[in-house]
Amino acid sequence: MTSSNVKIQIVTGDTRPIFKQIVDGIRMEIACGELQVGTKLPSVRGLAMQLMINANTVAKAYSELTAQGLVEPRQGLGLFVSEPRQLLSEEEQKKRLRTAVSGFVNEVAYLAFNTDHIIREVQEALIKLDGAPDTSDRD
Amino acid sequence: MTSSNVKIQIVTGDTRPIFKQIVDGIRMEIACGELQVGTKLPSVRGLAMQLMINANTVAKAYSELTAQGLVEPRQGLGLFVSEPRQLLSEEEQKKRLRTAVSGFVNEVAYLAFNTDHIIREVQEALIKLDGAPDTSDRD
Amino acid sequence: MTSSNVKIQIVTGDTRPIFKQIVDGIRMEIACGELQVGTKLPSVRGLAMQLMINANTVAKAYSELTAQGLVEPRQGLGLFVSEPRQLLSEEEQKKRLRTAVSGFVNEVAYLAFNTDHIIREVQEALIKLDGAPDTSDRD
Amino acid sequence: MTSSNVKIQIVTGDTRPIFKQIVDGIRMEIACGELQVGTKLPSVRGLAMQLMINANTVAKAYSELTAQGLVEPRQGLGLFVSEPRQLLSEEEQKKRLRTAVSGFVNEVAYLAFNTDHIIREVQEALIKLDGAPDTSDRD
DNA sequence: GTGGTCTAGACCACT
DNA sequence: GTGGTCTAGACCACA
Repeated sequence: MTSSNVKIQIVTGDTRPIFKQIVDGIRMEIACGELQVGTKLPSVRGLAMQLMINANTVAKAYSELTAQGLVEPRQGLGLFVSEPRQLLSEEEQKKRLRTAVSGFVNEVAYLAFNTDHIIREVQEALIKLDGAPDTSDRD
Repeated sequence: MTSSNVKIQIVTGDTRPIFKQIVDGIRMEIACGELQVGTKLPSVRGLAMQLMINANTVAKAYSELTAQGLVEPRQGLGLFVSEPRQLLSEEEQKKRLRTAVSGFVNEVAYLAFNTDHIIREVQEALIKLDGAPDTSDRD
Repeated sequence: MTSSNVKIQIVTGDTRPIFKQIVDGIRMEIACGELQVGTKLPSVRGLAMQLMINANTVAKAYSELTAQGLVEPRQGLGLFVSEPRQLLSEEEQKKRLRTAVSGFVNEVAYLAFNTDHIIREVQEALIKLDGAPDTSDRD
Repeated sequence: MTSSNVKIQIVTGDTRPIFKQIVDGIRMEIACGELQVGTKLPSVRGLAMQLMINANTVAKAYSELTAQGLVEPRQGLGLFVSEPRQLLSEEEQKKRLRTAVSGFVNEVAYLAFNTDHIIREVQEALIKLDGAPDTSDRD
C-alpha cells in the first residue's frame, strides 16, 4: 500500500463540521508523528468512501491542510505530508493564541473547577502532544 | 434604577457568536456576584440598544439563560437572576472540561509556542477572572 | 445601498479559475483603495447573481479572502474589508516571492524582450498599485 | 553520444506542472545555445528515467515542443532541434508579456515587499538567465 | 437576510 | 489514477 492509512472517526454529534474534524484529525496525526514527512495521504475519493461522506467534503479538508502548509500536492500523484514550516507571522500567532485562550477560558470559567485543576488538564493534554516527537521539553 | 446594568462588551473578532458572548458575559457577572440573586436584567430592547445589536440576538441570549436556569421570568416584569443551583452533574462538567481542553489544544498545537508559554497565558487569563470574586469552588 | 459594488468581470478565456478571478479582483480593489476598510462586500448570492455564476463559487472565493485575512465575517451580517495585517511570516513571504519571480521569469524569458523592457513593464505595473494609497515611494 | 544531454531539474514545489517545466527548460537551453540546431533530444523513455518521472509526461512535453515548432520529428530517429523561427507575432508577444506581468504583480502585491525589492529580485533572476548566452535580442 | 456546510454529480488537467 | 473546479440544490446557525 502506497498511501498511509489514517485513523479518523467522524462523530456526527461533534460541534465541529466534518471537514474540520478531518483537518484536526490529520493535523494531530502529523503532530504525533504517526504521519511522517513525505507520506502520502489517502486519496480524496478513497477517504470519502472510507468515512462514508461526500468526496467534496474531503477535498475541502485537504485544501485547508494545503493552505496551512501541512501537506503539499504533487500533481496527478496526490497529497504528501510536507516539511514542517511556520507559515504565520509572529504577530498573527500571538493574536491566535490570545483568541484561543480567551475562548477557552470563557468556556470553562463557569464550571466548578479551580484554576489549578484546569491548568493541570491543559498541561497534560499539551505534553501528550509534545511527548511523541523528540522535543525534550519537560516541566 | 429598577434593572441593574450589565458590563458586557461585544467583540466582533471573537469566534463566539454575539448571543453566546452575552450569555457568557451575564453568566460571568452572576458568578462573580456582580449580579445578585433577584436582580432584574435589562430589557431586551434596552440591552440591544446599549450594545448596538439586533434585539432578536438579545432575546436569543435571554432565552438561553432562562433554559439554563440562571434567570427566571416573572410575568410582565422581566427576567430576574434566580437562586443558584448546580444544573450540571459532576460527570457532565468533567466531560465539558475535557472537550474544551482538547479543542483548545487542537487550536494552539500548530502554533510555534512551547507548553510553558501557553500554560502561562491560560493561567493569567484564569486568574484575571478569579481575582474579583470570593472563589469558594473546590474540585 | 449598504454594500459596496464590486467591478469584477469574469473572463471565460482566462486561465485562472473563476473563484481565483474573484479573489484577485477584490484583492486588487482593496489594494487600490476602491474598497475601504470596513466596507461590506456584496452578498454571496448577490454577487453570484450579478456574475451569473454559482453561489458556491463566490463562497469559495470569499472563504479564500477570509483565510488571507483581507476580509472578516460578521455573523449574519456579511463580510467586511478588514484592517490590513501581515498574516505570513517573513520566511514564508520570501519563499512566495522567490516562487513568483521564478515562475514569471520562466514565462517571459523566451519572449524577444530584453531585460530592461521587462523590468520597465513590471515597474509600471507595481507603481500603478502603490500609487493609489499614500505611499510616497517614487523612483 | 548520439543525443545531447539536457540539464533540467524538476521542482515539485513549482506551481508549473512537470510537463511545463520540461518544455520551459528545453526551450531555455535552445535559447541559450546549449542545444544547437540539429541536435537530437534524449528519448522519451531516457529522459523519463533520468528525471524519474512518468514517460507519458515527457511525451506530452515533447508533443508540446513539436507543436510550437521548436523541435522536429524525423521518422524513426527521434526529435531534433529545428531551425529557429519566430512563431509569435509581435502583438502576441506583447500580449503575453502583459499577461505575465499582471499575473506576477497580482501574486506579489499582497506581500510586504516594496517595489524596489521586487524589481531587484526580478532583475537578478533575468540576468542570471541572460548571462550565459549571446543576447542578441532587442526590442 | 447573512455566510457556512454538505451532498450529488459532472468535467478538467496532470501523471 | 490523482486533485481541482464548477454547478445545483438543500439545510443550518446567526442577526
